[in-house]
Amino acid sequence: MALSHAIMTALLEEDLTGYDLAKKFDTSLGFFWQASHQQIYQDLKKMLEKGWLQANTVEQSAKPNKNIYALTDAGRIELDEWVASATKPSKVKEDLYVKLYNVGHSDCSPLIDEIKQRKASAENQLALYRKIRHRHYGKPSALPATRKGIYLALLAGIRQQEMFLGWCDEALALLDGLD
Amino acid sequence: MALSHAIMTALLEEDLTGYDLAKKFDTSLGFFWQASHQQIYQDLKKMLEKGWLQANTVEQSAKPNKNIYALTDAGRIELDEWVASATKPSKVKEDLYVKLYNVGHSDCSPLIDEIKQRKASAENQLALYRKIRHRHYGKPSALPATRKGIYLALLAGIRQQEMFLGWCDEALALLDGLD
DNA sequence: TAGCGCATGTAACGCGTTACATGATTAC
DNA sequence: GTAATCATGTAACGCGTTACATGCGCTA
Repeated sequence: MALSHAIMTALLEEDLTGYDLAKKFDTSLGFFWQASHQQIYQDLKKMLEKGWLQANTVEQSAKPNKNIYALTDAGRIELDEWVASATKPSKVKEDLYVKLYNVGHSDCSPLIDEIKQRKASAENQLALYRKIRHRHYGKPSALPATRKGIYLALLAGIRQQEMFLGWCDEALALLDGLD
Repeated sequence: MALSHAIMTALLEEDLTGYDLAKKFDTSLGFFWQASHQQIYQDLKKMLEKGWLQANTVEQSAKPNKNIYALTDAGRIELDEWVASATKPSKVKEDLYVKLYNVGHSDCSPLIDEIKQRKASAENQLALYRKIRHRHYGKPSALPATRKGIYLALLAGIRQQEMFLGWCDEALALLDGLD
């Protein structure tokens, strides 16, 4: 299960609650691995049982108590082993490309609209990534080791979006006036 | 469930058995949507119940009987509706980028090796895509409508691999001598 | 004679999504 | 007064993976 490892990765820098983790999976780390809070809470439970994490409970009045999770030594070892092990590239599941196989059999104007929509959201995502790069990752070669990896993940996100935008334009040009 | 729709897409051009479908999901359509034979047989059963497909049984001696599946009118309608409906981009789940967040906390030489491996398989995949383009999709604008969509899917695959190869080189350059 | 291709399936399990549930505080 | 934020969970269901199972014909 790789979600566990993504959670442990998030706990490398700081201890967090389930709630904080869910937020983190909505932003930074979440650009590359998505998870809902329901999934996270379930997984945290399992990881406690396995001894990969420990929980410190903070009593709060007027709010549910917080459980702040931290990596244990066993968790660190498990995480290191995962990083060192080769994992398979994830399976591709992209509806949009499957839909393209229907061009010529179905009306394709809704498909053109969908490409336009995806293009617009790719533009937003790209703008966000570029902003982050600009703010935090000015000179890549001068970054400390702990930031270089994160920079490279960000760069992959940027390139991905740029590539997709280029493809969208080409697709729209070829499909234009086809329906 | 989008697997059903991917299967119906595969049946647009020709009627196929479960076995044939499984093979198709290992190649062409399978570049963009992967599925195992177990999944496919389960799904075919459900689709029959829904009336999206019909099965013609071909008796064979010395081999199990074949069930050849064909789209019904109800299936065509369902497929068209799916193509016309906007679906969410699929969730990103990419271990490699999560692992990058561990650079500086873990030994990163296995990670460098993994990037090299992925680079090699991206090169193979790219070579395959280019071969297909060269053989079957010479002049995109001259293609019949039914081939244009498939060409665009192929093009997305090509760009994806090219982009990834560029990223690998940049990543390897930045990580070189870091461990 | 061992392994691959053809052709079909079942069963168990784990991962992921959706819906449901609580309840106080703060900001508009 | 309405919605968002904080903070935690349960339950049902569906999708996906892995392992297991059968059995003939062909080729190396």
